[in-house]
Amino acid sequence: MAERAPTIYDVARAAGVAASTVSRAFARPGRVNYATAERIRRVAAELGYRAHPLARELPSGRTHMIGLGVADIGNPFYTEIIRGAQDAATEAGYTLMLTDARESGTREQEGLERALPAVDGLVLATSRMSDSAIRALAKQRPVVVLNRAVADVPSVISDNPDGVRRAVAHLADSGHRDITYLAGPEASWADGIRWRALRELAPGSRRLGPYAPSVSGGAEAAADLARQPAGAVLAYNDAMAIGLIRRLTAMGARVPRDVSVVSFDNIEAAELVTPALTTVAAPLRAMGRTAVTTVLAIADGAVPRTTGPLVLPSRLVVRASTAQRSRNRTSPAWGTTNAPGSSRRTEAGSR
Amino acid sequence: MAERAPTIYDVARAAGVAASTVSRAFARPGRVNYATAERIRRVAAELGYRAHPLARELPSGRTHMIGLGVADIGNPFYTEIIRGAQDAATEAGYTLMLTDARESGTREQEGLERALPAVDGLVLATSRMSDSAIRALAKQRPVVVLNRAVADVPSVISDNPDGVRRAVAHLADSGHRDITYLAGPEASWADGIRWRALRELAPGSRRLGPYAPSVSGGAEAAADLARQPAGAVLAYNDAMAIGLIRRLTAMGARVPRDVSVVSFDNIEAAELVTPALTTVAAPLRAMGRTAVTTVLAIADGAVPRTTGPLVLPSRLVVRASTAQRSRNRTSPAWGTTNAPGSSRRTEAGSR
DNA sequence: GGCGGGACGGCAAGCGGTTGCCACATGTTG
DNA sequence: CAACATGTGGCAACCGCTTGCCGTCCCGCC
Repeated sequence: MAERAPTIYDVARAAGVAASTVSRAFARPGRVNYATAERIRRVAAELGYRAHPLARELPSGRTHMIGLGVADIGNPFYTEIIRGAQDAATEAGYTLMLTDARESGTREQEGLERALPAVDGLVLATSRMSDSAIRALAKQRPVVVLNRAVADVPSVISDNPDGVRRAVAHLADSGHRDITYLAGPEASWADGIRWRALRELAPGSRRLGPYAPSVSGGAEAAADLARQPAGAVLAYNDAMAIGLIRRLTAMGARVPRDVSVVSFDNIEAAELVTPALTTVAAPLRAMGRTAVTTVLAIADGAVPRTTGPLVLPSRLVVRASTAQRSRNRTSPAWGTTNAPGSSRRTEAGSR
Repeated sequence: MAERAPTIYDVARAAGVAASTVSRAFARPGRVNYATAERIRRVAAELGYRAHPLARELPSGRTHMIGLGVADIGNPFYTEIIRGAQDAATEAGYTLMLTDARESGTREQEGLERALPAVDGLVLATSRMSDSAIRALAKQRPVVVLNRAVADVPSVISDNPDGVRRAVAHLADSGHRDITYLAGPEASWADGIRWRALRELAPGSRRLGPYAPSVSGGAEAAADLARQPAGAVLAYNDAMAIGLIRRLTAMGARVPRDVSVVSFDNIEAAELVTPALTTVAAPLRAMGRTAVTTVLAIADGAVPRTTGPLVLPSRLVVRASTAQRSRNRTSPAWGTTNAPGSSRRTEAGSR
């Protein structure tokens, strides 16, 4: 294994030039006579020379890596963000370094601090860390937060209030006025924003939770919902909506006939479950990409915009989990009985 | 930003010792007088000193990073592998560097070659690269392949033949003898193994495909299947099974009453769709973990076992996509009509 | 009292690149 | 023909940390 890779010195000796010339032949085209450079390149190729990235980066201090912290790799919400971020990083000649927090604030902080000195910048996607902890990181390296606004730290978010507005409008079209919000993690910035927007747009709304932002969290919510039935639910994310609907269905409620459900994120499974979810889709890919380009720009000396977060538009994907409000909502059949409900065929979602 | 981080020299000056002493105070406890070390640690903490990882690694030649190449981060199949790998890496004090190939062999090779000089070892999960290309990589760095056997390269795989055996046995229990295999990517090693195992265990089996290992690939397969109906299907992976079932249902077939479907991987969505999938589950987490520990062992000088791949057991998770063979299979109602079929309630899966 | 040896700290040589500065050769200009 | 600009290559000093080797000091023992 690893015969010790050839270095510029090996190449230099073989080509009969100085090491610095070899270095320049690669790093500074034009600085070196074309014929010489060509010869060096040939010799280097023969020797199978590749610049040692660590060594290259030591003098410049730049590692050409940017860190991306996510709360949970398994959460499909992040996959598009990761893709977008990776695209942008690759295009800029950077490598992405993923840090998985596994939904734990301390693990997140630990992992990030470990990665910090090795990266030129950091993108924090849905961080569970405190604002001040994030600011502390931002003092050491360029940081961009995603899906969250932190004072004095540049951030990229989707238009949550607008998403809520679309959801509310869609539900209102179907006759739903009072909406029950199923809250996600308290540490989630998006959670707060969404609830605030909802309360403003639909003052009759109420809030349940918080629940874990997962299928089981949604199932838990179903139990609470049974005690205080509702015709329309806005769930913190798709996973919760899925859990909610499953449990509700098991309890005998029919979705969407008895309860309309709208959630957030538009993960892949949203289209696969029955009924397919009506959900607010954030421009995940674009957000990941934007976050990385922003971090890179700051690392290159750009002055971060201080005029608040960069807001990208979201859209509502209407599928089968929402429907016209049923007439007789006075005494819901579910929550008391246990009869199996019917389910509804999946319909194709938008794009 | 980044006031230039303090170095050992800064710490050394502040503590009134030589830089080498600072270095040893951290790296070689005991080598330095306890009181001195304590003082150095205190001063370092005050200054906010953190060892620059690049600089630390240059002399030793070890980067303390290990690369993990996956075909597609978005594929839920990899998330458990990633978790297992990350666990093992973190425990050993290593950082994981993910490389996403996006299902493209050339992109994979490119990304891997870029990462290669920066890592101490490489884990290739379901690589689409050729055996010889992998062997070439393995000559430069410790490499372990996952879900695939490559001669002369250590590998970790799940027991595919045993998985197929369990699937076949389960289907046989329900009266299914002839099984249609829905093939995945031709470059997939697992695909070949599975088909071979199936043909051996159930000689009456037939093979359709190859299809893309995705929901849409499964939908495509449904069209072919309609032309040559079958009572039992073994699909290359869960995503294909989901696509297959959706399209089949849309065409009027009832799953599992008309067609039983078994697939591979047991991704999260397998439990969420309707009907929930009966699927062969590989010990993904353990595989990721094992692959990393193996790579690390080799990097530490262990001699890789040459007696073939490390095989981890798989198991069958029985859910709702399989059922007793229906009696009158002579003229299937589906494939010709277009009537909507009924769907079936989801049932809890085993774990 | 002399001496061997262990504990501890410092010196300096790398690790593999990058880069400022200089030297030299050649070409250009007045 | 001198003065000077330009092109091209080499020298050597880093970047921040590790580590082999050496010197000093102190202790214990004969």
